[in-house]
Amino acid sequence: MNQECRCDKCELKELFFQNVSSNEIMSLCGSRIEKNYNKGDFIIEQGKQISEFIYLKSGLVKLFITNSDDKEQILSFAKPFDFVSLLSVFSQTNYSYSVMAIEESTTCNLSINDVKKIILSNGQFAMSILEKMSNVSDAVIKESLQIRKRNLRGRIAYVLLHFRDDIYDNDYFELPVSRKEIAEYIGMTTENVIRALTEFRKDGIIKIFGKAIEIVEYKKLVQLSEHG
Amino acid sequence: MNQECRCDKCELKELFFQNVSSNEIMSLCGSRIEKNYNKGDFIIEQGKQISEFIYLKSGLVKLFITNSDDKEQILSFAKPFDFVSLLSVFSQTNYSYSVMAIEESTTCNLSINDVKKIILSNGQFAMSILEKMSNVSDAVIKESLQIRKRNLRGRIAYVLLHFRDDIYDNDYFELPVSRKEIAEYIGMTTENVIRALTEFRKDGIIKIFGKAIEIVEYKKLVQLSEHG
DNA sequence: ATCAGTTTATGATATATATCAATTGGTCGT
DNA sequence: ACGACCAATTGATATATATCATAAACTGAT
Repeated sequence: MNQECRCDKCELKELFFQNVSSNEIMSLCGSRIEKNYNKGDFIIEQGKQISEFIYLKSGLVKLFITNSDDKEQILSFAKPFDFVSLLSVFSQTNYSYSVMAIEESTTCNLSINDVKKIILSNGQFAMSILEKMSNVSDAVIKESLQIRKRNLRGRIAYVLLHFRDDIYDNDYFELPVSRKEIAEYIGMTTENVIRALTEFRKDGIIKIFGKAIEIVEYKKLVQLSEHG
Repeated sequence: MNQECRCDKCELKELFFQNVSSNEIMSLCGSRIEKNYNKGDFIIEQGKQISEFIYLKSGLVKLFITNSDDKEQILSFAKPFDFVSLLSVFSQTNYSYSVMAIEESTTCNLSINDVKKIILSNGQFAMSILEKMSNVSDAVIKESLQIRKRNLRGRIAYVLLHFRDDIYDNDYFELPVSRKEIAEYIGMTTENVIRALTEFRKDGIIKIFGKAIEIVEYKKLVQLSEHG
């Protein structure tokens, strides 16, 4: 019926639109915009008005806030399935954080007002959004606590395992972020991130080829992540 | 009509039930249970099944998770108006954190299934819950970032200002938590929390009478909170 | 091809924080 | 009143992390 939502790989449709009537889908699909971003492009800029409901179709992004002194704190890395604009989209009028593509990314953007209309008229859809949002914020909060309880080496191990297990599912991967960004994520200095990586390399736990990482001793990394 | 929801001071009713029909209110009020807790009582225990939607009517609580090594990490202190069970209530079947009263507290507990039914049937109610939840998780996330970017003294200043501004609205107040709990909240050791407080006292910024704190130099505290 | 700027890297040192030890005072239960 | 346990405190010391300086490798723009 509606050409515009015939995206083969759109999990958004599969996940949430099961319970939305075709009328409602039609109205959403009419205003739907797909956008492509290159590495380094802003998807969301802190402070800007929230007018869209943004779903990450492909790629990888970082969520971060910029402090008064221009320093950045990275909250989380988000991959497809995640609603990158979900955190404050229903409570604020302006974004309190930025989202930037760290790999080539595609988003599907819906008008926030259209989404709100459907929430108001469709309880099942509202519940799905509520569950998804609850999941996303839960994950961000837990992530932050997990990082906080570790020391430098534990944090680095945790980050490497995060990329290994949750993002690339492979012992060999290209780090999509700089050492500086890892530092901004775990709340330590760039130098110490580098030192910890070097240490892991010297201990034979990982191999480093510039941005590429190979995890050699997975179990040791798990151990480091668990006990400093 | 329904005696049981005639709680004079129930902001829950005022805030959210404006848009709920009296039928729906009736059904909720029928199953509503009010509970009292003393300081130190568990309101929610990590790992237990989620069966209730819990609203804090009065008092003060702490949200925390207990790690495998029995150490606690405090996420946040919540005061009335906050939905203490809100964080994972719609995404998980079991609580991933605990909530404990740190002052005498009263909660109003509704069956989670009743609340879900209303969400399904009432879009405006769903939207209100969504907004509230978005606000709560936003606040917890921002709090965590705020703490993370400060050093010891900055964190202590931040905590004192939090109690001063957000909880007691008074330069003189009784700390509802131990030094150890402050440490668990800001992610530093108890000894260093004490040392920082002592330092502030020696510098004439605060006065300490056991658990009671008097803020003498508010501006210096703000300065410390902003620039280490 | 070159320059400027950034990223990665390493070392020396300063600083912040944790750990360990010891003391005091309070609280709880018996 | 007693002992057992915690909370708060302070000092000495160890450890972890940040800061500062330097340099090589890389990146992008002209």
